[in-house]
Amino acid sequence: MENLSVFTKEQKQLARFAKAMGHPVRMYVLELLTKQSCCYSGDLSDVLPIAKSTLSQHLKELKDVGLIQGEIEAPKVKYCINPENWAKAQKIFNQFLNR
Amino acid sequence: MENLSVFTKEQKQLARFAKAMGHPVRMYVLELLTKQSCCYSGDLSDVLPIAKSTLSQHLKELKDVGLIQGEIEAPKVKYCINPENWAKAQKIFNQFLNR
DNA sequence: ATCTTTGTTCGTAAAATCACGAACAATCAT
DNA sequence: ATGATTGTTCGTGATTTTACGAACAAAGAT
Repeated sequence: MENLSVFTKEQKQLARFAKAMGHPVRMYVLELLTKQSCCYSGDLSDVLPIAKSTLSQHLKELKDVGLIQGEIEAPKVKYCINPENWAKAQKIFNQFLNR
Repeated sequence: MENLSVFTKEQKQLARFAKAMGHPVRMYVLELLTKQSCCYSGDLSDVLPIAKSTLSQHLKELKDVGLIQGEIEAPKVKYCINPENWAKAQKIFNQFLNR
C-alpha cells in the first residue's frame, strides 16, 4: 500500500519526518539541538526519565530519518542536527503549513 | 513517564500533532483539506488504496487530535480543517522550525 | 593488563498502530 | 415499509513502537 502512487514523494517524506517528531522525547531532543547546536547523549540521559537504552533507540530513530547526526568523541557521542536534512524538513513543513 | 515535568506542554502538543501527521494517508488528507477547504469521506475513499473502515480510523485520529472536524451532511460526512487548532499547529510548528 | 566510563545492541514484553471484512446505524429514495 | 447509499464501529490479526535490563564494545585512565 505504502508505495502506491497516490502519495507524492513529499507527502511520504513529510510523514516520515512527522513520525520521527511524534514522541515527546524525540521532540525534546530536536528542540534542544536546534537551540544549542550540539549535545552529548549523557546530558540527555541525566535529564530524561528513561533508560539509556531507550534513549539510544530514540536517537537512532532520529538518525535513521536523517534529522540528527552523531559523531564519536570517545567515549562519548556528540549529537547535532543534520543541517541538510533539517533544512529540507524546514522547507517542506513550511510549504505544507503556510500556504 | 509521559507526564513527568521534563517536557513542556508545547513539546507534548507538538509531538501529538506530529504523530497525527506521521502517516501518508493522514498527511494526504491534511494537505488536501488545506488546499480545498472541505471534502467528503467518499472522495478520499475513491482515491486512497485502503478500506473504508481504515480510512475512517485515520480520520478519527485526525479528529481526536483536533486537526480536522467532521460535519454530518446525511448520508455523507463533510470534513474540514479545524481552524483554531490548525492555527495553533501552524504557530507552534513555525516556532519550532524557524528559530 | 585491568578497570571505568559511555553508549549501543540484544532479548524480551506490553501496548499501540494499521489494516481488513462483517455488522451496524442513519438517512434518503422508492 | 424496503432498499440503497454512506460511514462508523466491532472484532480480529499482523506488525510496529515503546520500554526495560543485561550483555557487549570501545576508548581512556590507572
